[in-house]
Amino acid sequence: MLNLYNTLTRQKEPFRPMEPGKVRMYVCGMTVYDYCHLGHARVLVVFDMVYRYLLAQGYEVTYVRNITDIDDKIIRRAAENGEAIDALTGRFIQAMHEDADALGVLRPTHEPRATQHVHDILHMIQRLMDRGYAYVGENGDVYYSVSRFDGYGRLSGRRLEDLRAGERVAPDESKRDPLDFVLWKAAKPGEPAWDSPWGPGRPGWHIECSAMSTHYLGNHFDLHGGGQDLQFPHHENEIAQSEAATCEHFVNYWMHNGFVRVDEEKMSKSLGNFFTVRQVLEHYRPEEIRYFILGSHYRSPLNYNDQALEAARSALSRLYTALRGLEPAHPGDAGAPWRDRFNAAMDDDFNTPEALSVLFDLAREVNRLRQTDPQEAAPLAGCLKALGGILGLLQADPEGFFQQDGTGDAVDAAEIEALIQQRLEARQRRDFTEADRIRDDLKARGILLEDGPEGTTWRRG
RNA sequence: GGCUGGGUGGCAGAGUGGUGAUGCAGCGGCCUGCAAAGCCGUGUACAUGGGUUCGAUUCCCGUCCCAGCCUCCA
Repeated sequence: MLNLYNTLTRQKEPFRPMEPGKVRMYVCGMTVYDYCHLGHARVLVVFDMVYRYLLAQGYEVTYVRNITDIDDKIIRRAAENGEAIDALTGRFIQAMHEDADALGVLRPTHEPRATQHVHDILHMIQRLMDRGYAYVGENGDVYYSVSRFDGYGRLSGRRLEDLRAGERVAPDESKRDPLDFVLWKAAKPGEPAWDSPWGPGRPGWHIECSAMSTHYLGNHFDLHGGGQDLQFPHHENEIAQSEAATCEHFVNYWMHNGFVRVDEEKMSKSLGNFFTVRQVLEHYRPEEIRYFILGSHYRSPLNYNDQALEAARSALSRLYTALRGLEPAHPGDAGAPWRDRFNAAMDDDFNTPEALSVLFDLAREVNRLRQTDPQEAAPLAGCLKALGGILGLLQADPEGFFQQDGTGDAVDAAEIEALIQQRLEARQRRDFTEADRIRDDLKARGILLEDGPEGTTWRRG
């Protein structure tokens, strides 16, 4: 049985979906005005892992991950670029899809965009107005009145008075309470706008997630995820909006993934210490990034540096090495002990590091058996590949993985094969000086030769 | 200032009230023409001071240190 840490209760709880066999989950996606950085990659990969595991457990999952395609930063960036807003967002949505695809992230069931749901947003704001939770400020913006909502602060463990005492709450004349947040932003001249009962404007950020999650998943659903920094205020505000508008409990389980760090510091745009996915992909294979992300527990901080990515590369190489030269067979019962351990680890709040350690134990067993009994090794290799697949790993052809050009500096495969042949001939006439020269030359070019029982194989190292 | 998390062996990173993580690196051995890969073996690790306990890295309290949220942020 799956247990997961629920931010709402600050403890691990057994996961019981509202409808047996079906899970409805919503994850806050990105605001598309720039390329994905590793922080975004972590959200994508972590919740993809959750999605895959739920699917593997036999659940029918409706997975919604939104795209914020209208907000201040987008408007500003478009203006800076002299680019139309939809051109800008279209460009970065495509880039995000490319990055997500590269990282092996499955497409969610629905990927709604805020601009396509303005109708739902207006409808929800109207309900909040009707129920007295919203008001129009002096500047024409529509605000949510935080003090009207009893449970405000529950998710993030704060009390209103503590928040008001915080030194960083900026007073705003048009708000009744500095903690109130905007539902509808009145348009300034030249800004994109939609008509509304409160004048032309655009949605505030928080309301879109309430409106879209409700639209696709109903008023009350199972699982809501996102980065830790969304816990407050974004998710707190979502709860306030949705529960005030629908009079129903909003979400049963809240999950938040930890940050990616650089030099023990949060990776963020404002600090300028971020690495985009495509920057990292210039030096590392996508699967190495995915392994790097899953090598830490999703709630822990994840420190980014080259050594960490190198370590991911080594670890992944070991797993693929175990798969090498074997035709993965249907595991049957042979893999049961490892499958059980794997599932136990995943059931414990998605403990991917522990689950990976099971994969290494399994890889050792495969390596041990392949020498003595390849018949038995094949089903275990099948198990290894299948369990890896639940994490979105190990699905490539092993030789392809070792030989693919992950790090630039292409050496022609045909040339390598020719040199291997030359070396083989040298070895046959016991000219080891020549044989070693060929091997050393290739090594200098990043190609490692390995003599096995079935001949010489090569890989990029 | 308020509120959250966390400090594990050379590094990364799980976990546990009393033998095992796992990966990388190291050391010894097997295999190999030599390597590589693989296999076998190999580590007085749990910030610090108290307390609870037959026994604590694991529970409780204090201290120090780190990160995060309280403003846009994944």
